[in-house]
Amino acid sequence: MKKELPRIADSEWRVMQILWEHGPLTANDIVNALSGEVKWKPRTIKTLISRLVKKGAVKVIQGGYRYQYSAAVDESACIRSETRSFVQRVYKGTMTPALATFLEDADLSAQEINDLQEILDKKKGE
Amino acid sequence: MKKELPRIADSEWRVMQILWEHGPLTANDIVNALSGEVKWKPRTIKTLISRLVKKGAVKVIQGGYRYQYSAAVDESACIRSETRSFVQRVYKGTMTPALATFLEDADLSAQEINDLQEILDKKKGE
DNA sequence: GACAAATGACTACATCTGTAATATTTTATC
DNA sequence: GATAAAATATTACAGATGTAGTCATTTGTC
Repeated sequence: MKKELPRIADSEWRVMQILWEHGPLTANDIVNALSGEVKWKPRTIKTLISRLVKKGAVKVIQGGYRYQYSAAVDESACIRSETRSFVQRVYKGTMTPALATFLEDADLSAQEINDLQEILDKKKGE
Repeated sequence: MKKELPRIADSEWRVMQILWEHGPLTANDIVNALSGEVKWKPRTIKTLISRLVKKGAVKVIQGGYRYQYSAAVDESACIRSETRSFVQRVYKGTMTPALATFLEDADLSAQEINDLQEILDKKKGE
């Protein structure tokens, strides 16, 4: 029973990432976590949270004191879905040229290159 | 003198891709090229073209007969820019996890895997 | 308990997008 | 040249997004 992933807008990603990384948080925690990273007014962040709640991407926990918010959708699932639609749009769905471009552009350490090669080796085995 | 790239919306990408692939085209050529791929009414496609012209992503060529349209921005530049902002947003700017996800998700032929490995090998040499 | 401060709810508003319809201007045809 | 057909331009309109402000309510403080 996979649930439909709500569409997460660009700015909203910042909020989701905070929530995915640090469990449930109050609105203020989120504002604090984001301050320094972004230039939004606290109000703006509150609005983003509300919209995410309305979309079902974030759920509200009625803790005694103040609301706590936590992600209601799975991070990996969102990342994969977003990645798929990105590749679809920009690379017409053909992964390989996309990957080639990425790989060529990326500034990778030897270690990272090895990790990636390992992934490829594993795929070859399949 | 690198020009600012206009933001190209999702639907607009389809039009740009047609123009990048097949040189200058009339509005009708674009509509024909897209029919089958998308379900948009010709009007809709015309609108997308107009918006792209207004944004400066497409330029109009006054050929004697009818307008011809051609891309006014560089394809690779757009792809790179879009990729950068995507990786920034979804992967917080860190390429390697992005690549790992791509590689794991991608359905690659043995040949493609080899090609990618070659790219990695070459990078390792740098 | 009264009042200020913090929190959350509701409202705002311009721009962008998706998705076209209608109106006007060219061009082709008779 | 009048008219139809085709192309282009103008207008529409709802929902999403970026970016908040204001109003109402809850809570902490004295």
